[in-house]
Amino acid sequence: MIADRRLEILRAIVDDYVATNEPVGSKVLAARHSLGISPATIRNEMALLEEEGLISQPHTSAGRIPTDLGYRVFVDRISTVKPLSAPERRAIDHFLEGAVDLDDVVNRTVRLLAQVTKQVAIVQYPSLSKSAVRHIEILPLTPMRLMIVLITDTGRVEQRIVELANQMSEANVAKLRSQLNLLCAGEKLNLIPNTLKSFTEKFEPTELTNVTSAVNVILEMTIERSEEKVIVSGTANLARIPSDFPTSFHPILEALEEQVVLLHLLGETADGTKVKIGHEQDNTNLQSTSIVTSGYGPEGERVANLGIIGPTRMDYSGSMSAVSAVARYVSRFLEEGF
Amino acid sequence: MIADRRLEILRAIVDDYVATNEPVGSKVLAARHSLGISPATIRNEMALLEEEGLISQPHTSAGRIPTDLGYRVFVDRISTVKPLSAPERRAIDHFLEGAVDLDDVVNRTVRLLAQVTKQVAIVQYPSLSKSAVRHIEILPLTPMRLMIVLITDTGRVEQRIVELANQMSEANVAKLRSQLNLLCAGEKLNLIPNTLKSFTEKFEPTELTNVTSAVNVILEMTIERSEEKVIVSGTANLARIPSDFPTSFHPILEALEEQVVLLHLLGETADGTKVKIGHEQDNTNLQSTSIVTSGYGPEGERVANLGIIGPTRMDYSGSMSAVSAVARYVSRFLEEGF
DNA sequence: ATTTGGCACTCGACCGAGTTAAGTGCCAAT
DNA sequence: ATTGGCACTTAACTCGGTCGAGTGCCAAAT
Repeated sequence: MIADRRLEILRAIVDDYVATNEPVGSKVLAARHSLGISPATIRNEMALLEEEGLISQPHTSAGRIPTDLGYRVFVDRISTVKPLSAPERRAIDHFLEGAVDLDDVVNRTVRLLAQVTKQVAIVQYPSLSKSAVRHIEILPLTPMRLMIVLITDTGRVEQRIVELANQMSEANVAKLRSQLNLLCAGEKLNLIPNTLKSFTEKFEPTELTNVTSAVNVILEMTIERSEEKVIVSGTANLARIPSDFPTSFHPILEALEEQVVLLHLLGETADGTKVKIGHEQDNTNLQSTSIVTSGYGPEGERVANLGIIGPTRMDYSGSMSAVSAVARYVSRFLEEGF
Repeated sequence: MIADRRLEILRAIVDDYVATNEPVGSKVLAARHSLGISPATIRNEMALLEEEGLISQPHTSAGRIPTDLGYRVFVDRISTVKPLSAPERRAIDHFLEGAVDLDDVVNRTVRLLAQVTKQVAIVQYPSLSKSAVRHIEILPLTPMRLMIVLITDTGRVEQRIVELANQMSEANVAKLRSQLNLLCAGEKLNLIPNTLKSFTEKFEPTELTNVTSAVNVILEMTIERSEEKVIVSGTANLARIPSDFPTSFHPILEALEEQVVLLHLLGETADGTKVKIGHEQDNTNLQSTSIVTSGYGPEGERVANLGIIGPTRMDYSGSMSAVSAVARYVSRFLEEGF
């Protein structure tokens, strides 16, 4: 508001600190950024910024560094969209060419994201509950053993083996398959339990135990099983600049190995690019990091999230551009089908 | 040979150094391990051990630490099989209970291994070329698009989508499916290209383009595609003891993200437990680490490797016991089928 | 002939004092 | 309101000295 110039100074501090990783003082600030202003004036403004809690000094005789709140103000009010470099653009525009299945897409995406942002990248598989059944296949492996394959419209393929109590004839398998597909095809996965509630009624008592075990497995697949799946790449980037995480990053690596933590980190799937900074995170192991996420999938009904995680001292503009560009590209690719 | 007592001293040095992570001197050695021998004598022996290249001192006024060669002698000639602790045994005996498919097995295994050894664990999926076809399934997703699912006897399931040039009738799909299975079932995957060489001859010209694309995809699946797949867990353990890797472990993390490197690390699939120590490794980024690996799969025809990687200063006995116990257990589990 | 105690020597780790340089806050002048 | 000047603070660095762990070697002991 009143603080137009003050914000300009905050921007300068953030820019400089991100670039150099050293607390920035009034003198260098005046020198590097040509604000038509003397170091003394800057000092006054910095005192105010500090009062507002946007910057702080590690110790009396050092320069200032942005606080989490400072970064927050930076991303919300100051940062501009940084256009991606030509090579980055080019990489993003082609990285999925020739991708062969969903695994391939997700793997390539997470690698690309890590490479472009030089941070740790996280990509969530399209959430099962938000996908719909494209096909359910039943394969008799032996007379007493079926493989059930569930294919979703987002390209996920889950398979599972069922042991049967009794033999099951080819004909009955075929019947089971067609009935299942009739009922389930096109249905969202989270509705399947409902859809199948009275399914077994259509079968003769002799078949009942077998059909029930098969159906139970399908229900497990749609609910219990690894409902959400996440993969990570580029953890090496954490160690790139050791000073980024002064107190060993063991806890950070540990956190990144927990699916639960990652899912929580990505948060609710939604439109747009979101940023969580330092202590806004509630996982105490990750309060020295920031997370940039974005939903992806068809417009209006995002099916999953992807993002990056890095030190709070991070190039927010660049990361946000990269994350949202990648999300856009993946969405487009998925919509076209493979 | 002559060196019976000398080896005993080497063992003591290794044990102590592994336990304390500090160069060990003659005095503490005499104190902690009750060898009936004075520090002075130990010093003499140590001088010899150093001449043989088995130990070295970081600087003149420090104790000795084992060299890579020292560790090598230790594992080859001195180390005894360390029985696993009761809780470890228990963990290993149950960790696969209720595993639901191959992904599940591999994931649980890699986690367990990382947890038990407190090192980075690596598990390779059963190698495709060493597996045999159990079943090939063909699903018409749309009239112009097929999904091909390949199921191996090791439990791997690979799927892929083919775009067709022309429509393909249900009947033709069924024919293709049954012909394929007739030919391929039970066949080792690396023989499939051979098996399918003259496959297309059996089809009418009108079907030819479609059948050819389908067959090509199958060939891709058996050869090109991610022939070997590896997963890693417990990277956080690298950072547990920072002093283990004095010069940042960025390069190590980086190496561990490369599938190629991991595969090379695991080496040829073979029986028995193998150890590679420090510079025996040819990847320069990993010369401060040691690797313990073991093949797993049916007796005599191991289908893949698993293992752990950690600092050269590592509990070799314990790691070897754990790796081989886990390998044994997984082998047994896979043989029983799910 | 091997083992051992003694001893002089080396060298990193640690400590404290002094110096340096970066940065601040405040005040008086513009 | 802005600025130059100045006194003040404090981490980082340097230097000399001490300490202690550990060694190698030698002469004595077994």
